[in-house]
Amino acid sequence: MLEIATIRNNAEEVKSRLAVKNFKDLHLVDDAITVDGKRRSIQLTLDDNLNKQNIIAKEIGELFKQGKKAEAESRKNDSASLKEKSKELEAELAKCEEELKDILVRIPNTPSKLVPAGKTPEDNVVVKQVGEIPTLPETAVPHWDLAKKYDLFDLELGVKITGAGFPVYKGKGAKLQRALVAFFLDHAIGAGYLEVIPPHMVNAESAFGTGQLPDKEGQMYYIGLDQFYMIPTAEVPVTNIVRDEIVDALPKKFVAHSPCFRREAGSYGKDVRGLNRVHQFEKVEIVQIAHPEKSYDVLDEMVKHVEGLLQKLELPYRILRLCGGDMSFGSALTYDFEVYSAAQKRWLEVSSVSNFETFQSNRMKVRFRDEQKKTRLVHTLNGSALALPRIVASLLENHQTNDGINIPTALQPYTGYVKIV
RNA sequence: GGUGAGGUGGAUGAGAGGCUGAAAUCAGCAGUUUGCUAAACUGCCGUACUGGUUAAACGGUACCGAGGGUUCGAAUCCCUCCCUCACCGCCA
Repeated sequence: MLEIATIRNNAEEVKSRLAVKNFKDLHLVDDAITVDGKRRSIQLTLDDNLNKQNIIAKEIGELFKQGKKAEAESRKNDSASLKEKSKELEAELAKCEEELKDILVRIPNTPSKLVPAGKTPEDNVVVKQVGEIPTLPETAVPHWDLAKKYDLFDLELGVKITGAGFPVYKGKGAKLQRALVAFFLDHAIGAGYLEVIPPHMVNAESAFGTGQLPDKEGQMYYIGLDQFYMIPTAEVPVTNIVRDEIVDALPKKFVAHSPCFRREAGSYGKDVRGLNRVHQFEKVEIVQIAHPEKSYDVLDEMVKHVEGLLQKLELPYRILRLCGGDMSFGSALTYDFEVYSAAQKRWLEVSSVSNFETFQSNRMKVRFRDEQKKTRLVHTLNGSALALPRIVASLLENHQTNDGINIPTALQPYTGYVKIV
């Protein structure tokens, strides 16, 4: 949610930036300013009214103390009409505030100046590409076939237990999950992140705070009986750690491993084969709460962190700077990481690292005190480091040989085996 | 699930219709003193909206878990809800 002051002071700038995101309802910017103006004028009269009431109340108190009962009684009448008016104004004000919030909530975050214009994933900019695209043996197969051959995970079994998109990992496949999680966590902890294990369900306030609500409820599983949402990413509970706080030391760095639950309504075809897109998966997420002037350095640091992981896993990867049209609603700048899946011969997204600037902190009221002791909104950032399924897919595919699948050296201490045979 | 107690500023904790945006203490910040550290002393020290100003100063309003109500006036009285704690029951 953009700050109303920002909109008020830089309306044209905001609009031209939103255009980069291909945002069509630019009139919402003007609407916000109009409603905000109305809101302020109502508040002004209301405050003035209440002030008069307060003065009268004090006077009556004085009169009673002096024993001037009759005078006090007559003074009471003066308050009645003011009080009625205040009630009306309060109702109007509440309506205005609600209206304003409804508008603000529909305006996406303004993209940073680095964001390229564009509409589709084709318009994303490849910032860099690292690693050799492997040439696989003739007999090479996609990961879902490898899973069958080596009994690593079972999608049909998941269908029986739950439904499509809920894999059951087995044996070395299960151990591989655990190994990757531990590997990712250890690296993040080594980089100064505080490990947390958050709840895997959140309430509506938390889902609103990071921007999942009000618009994206269709993407989350919902527990109606208790009004909880299954987390689509640890970003949601972890970022909400600081909700409604004035934080002292910046940056704050959190890392969390969690399962992620996504309904993925509308997905189909080759995109959902094997582990390419599933409803439940494991992910390690890094989150930083940063000083506004340092958040882009923090973003770079997080990008470097993710790169380091991919290099250690010996996977060819590329980094994309997302264009305006492909970015999420709340992000100001996003880098996507893709690894090459050699048997499928395609790039798979394994991480998305974003700076939300004040978009989330404004919703969550996360502030810090600046040098002048003024409270200011922090910047929030998060990124996957990393999401498991597609890492597993490319790991299996890229490192397959005729007599098994090799495990990267860095991962071997965690898997306890060097090869899947 | 049942019963009881309670939710006040960063923390502890007072207040029980007007003198309370809120005592006191601790923590924090600034300064004075002091061989160093420590201690002592002085001052400051909630948030949001808003008026005002180049910026401040200064001013208004709201907020004592949330939402309603009573009253000229509510942290304080009444109602509803939420949450926390304790004990019992159930249970990993």
